Amino acid sequence: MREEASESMQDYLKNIYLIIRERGGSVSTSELAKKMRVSPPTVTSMLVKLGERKFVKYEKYKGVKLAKKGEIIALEVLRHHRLIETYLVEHLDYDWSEVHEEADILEHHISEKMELRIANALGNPKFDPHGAPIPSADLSSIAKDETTRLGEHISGDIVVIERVREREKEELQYLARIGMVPGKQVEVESVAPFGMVTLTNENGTHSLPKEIAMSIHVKKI
Amino acid sequence: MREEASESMQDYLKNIYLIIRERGGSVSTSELAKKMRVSPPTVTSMLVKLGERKFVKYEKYKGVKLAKKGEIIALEVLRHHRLIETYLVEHLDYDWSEVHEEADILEHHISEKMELRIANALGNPKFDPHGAPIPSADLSSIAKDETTRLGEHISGDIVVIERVREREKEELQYLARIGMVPGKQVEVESVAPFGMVTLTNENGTHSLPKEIAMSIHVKKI
DNA sequence: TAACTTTATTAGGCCTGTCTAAATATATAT
DNA sequence: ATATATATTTAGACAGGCCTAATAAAGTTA
Repeated sequence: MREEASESMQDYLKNIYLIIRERGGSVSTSELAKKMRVSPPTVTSMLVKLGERKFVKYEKYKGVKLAKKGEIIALEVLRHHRLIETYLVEHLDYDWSEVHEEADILEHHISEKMELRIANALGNPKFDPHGAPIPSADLSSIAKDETTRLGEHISGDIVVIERVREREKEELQYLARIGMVPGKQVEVESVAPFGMVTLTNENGTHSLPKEIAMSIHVKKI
Repeated sequence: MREEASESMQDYLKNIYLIIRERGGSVSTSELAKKMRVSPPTVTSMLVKLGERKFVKYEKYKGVKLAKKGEIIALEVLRHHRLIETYLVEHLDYDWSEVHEEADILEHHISEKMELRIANALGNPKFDPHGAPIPSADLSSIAKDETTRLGEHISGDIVVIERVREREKEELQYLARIGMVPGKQVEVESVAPFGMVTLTNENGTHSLPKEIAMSIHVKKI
C-alpha cells in the first residue's frame, strides 16, 4: 500500500494525520507548510496531487482531510516510525529523546518483512518510548488517547506523565534531564497568566512554557 | 562525507567500487548501465557529474575509476550494507540469502550513530554473512581477498567455501538449499568445456553453470 | 584500410518536488 | 461595509535522475 505513495507523499499524509489526530478538524496549507518546512505553494501543489490520487479530500481554500487510502498509508508509516523508535531504545541503546530523527527517515525504507521482525523482537508493543500508541499490524486500530495535557491542568493537580510528544531533540533532552519522562509523577504548582506552568517532581521545581506543557500528556490521579 | 553525494550517486560509486575491486582496471559505461539497470546515456551523464565533483576520474570513451573522495563514500556505503546484512541475520532472524535487498536500501539511510551502534551490537565484525569483508570504521582498511573462485578450479580440487557473492535472492536461496554456503567443503568433480561445473559436497552431487561458480569464493585445501 | 559493428555520447524531453513572485480569495477590523 | 491584512493559489522556473532517438567514436574484420 505504502509503495503507492512516494516518500514525500507519505510524509505529507503522516503529518496531516498527526495534526488532525491532535486536534480534529482539517489542516490548512500554512500549517502543513510550517510543520514540513516547505513553502505554502509547495504544499498546495502536493495537496492537489494527493487529492487527484484520492489520498486526501482537498478543496481549494478549505483545508485538507485524509481519505481512507491516505489514512491507511499514514498509519502504516506511523507504525513504522514508532516501532523503529521503540527498537532503537530497546535494542540499540538509544535514549528516547534521540530516536525521532532516525525514525523519521527509516520509516520510509523498511520492508514489510522487517516491520514484522522488529515488531516480533519487541513483543508487539502497543506504545513507543514516548508513550505514543503504535497502530496495530493490520492498521485497523490505534490505542485511543485517554490523556490530558499537562498545560491544561490547574494548580494542585497531581498527574502521572503518560507520554511526551515529538519535539526538537534538544527540548526532549531537557525534559528528560529534569525528570519529565513517561511514568513520573508531577504536581502542578501554579499556572501563570502569561503562559508559564510551574511544576514539582522528584527532581525539584521547574517552570515550563505552556506550549511545552501542552506536549506532555498526563493522567490525573 | 556520504551526505555530499545523493543516494543515487552513492549507488554509482558503490557499484564502480565493486566492479573494480572484482577485477581491477576501469569500468565501462555499458557495464555500469547493466549492473545498475539504467540506460547508458543515464550513466554517461552521471559520470560527468561525478567527475565534475571529483568523486571519480572519468574520461570520455575511456571508462571510469574512483577518485579518493569517491572511494571513501563507496567504502562507507559498503560498510553500512554489510553491517546491516550481518545485523539482520544475527539479530532479526533473516536468512543470509534474503538480506541483500533490504541492505541495498537501508545502506543509504542509517546515521553514523546507528552504524556505530549496529557495529557494537555485532562486536565489530570483519566479515558479513556472505563472507564478504566489511570496511573498517575509519574506512582505512578492508580485508584483502585471498580467495579463488570455485569456477577457476580443476577436477579433483577440494575447497572450502569462504563467501558467496551477491546475486539474485533466488539464486542464493538455491545455493543455500544445496549446501553451498560459507564454511562448507566441496570437491570439484568435473569441469565441462561448455561452462558447467560438477561438484560434490555433503549434500551430494550438483552441477552449476560456470557464471555461478565464479561467484563462489573458496580456498583450496 | 575501408566497411561494418559495437559502444558511448549528445540532444532533447519528462516527472517529481521544490522555490519565488504575482495574483486572488478569505478573514479581520474600523 | 469597506479597507486592510493574511492566507492561499497560480504562474513560471529549476535541479535531479531518468528516458529515447540520433550522432559519433572506437573497435573489428575482411
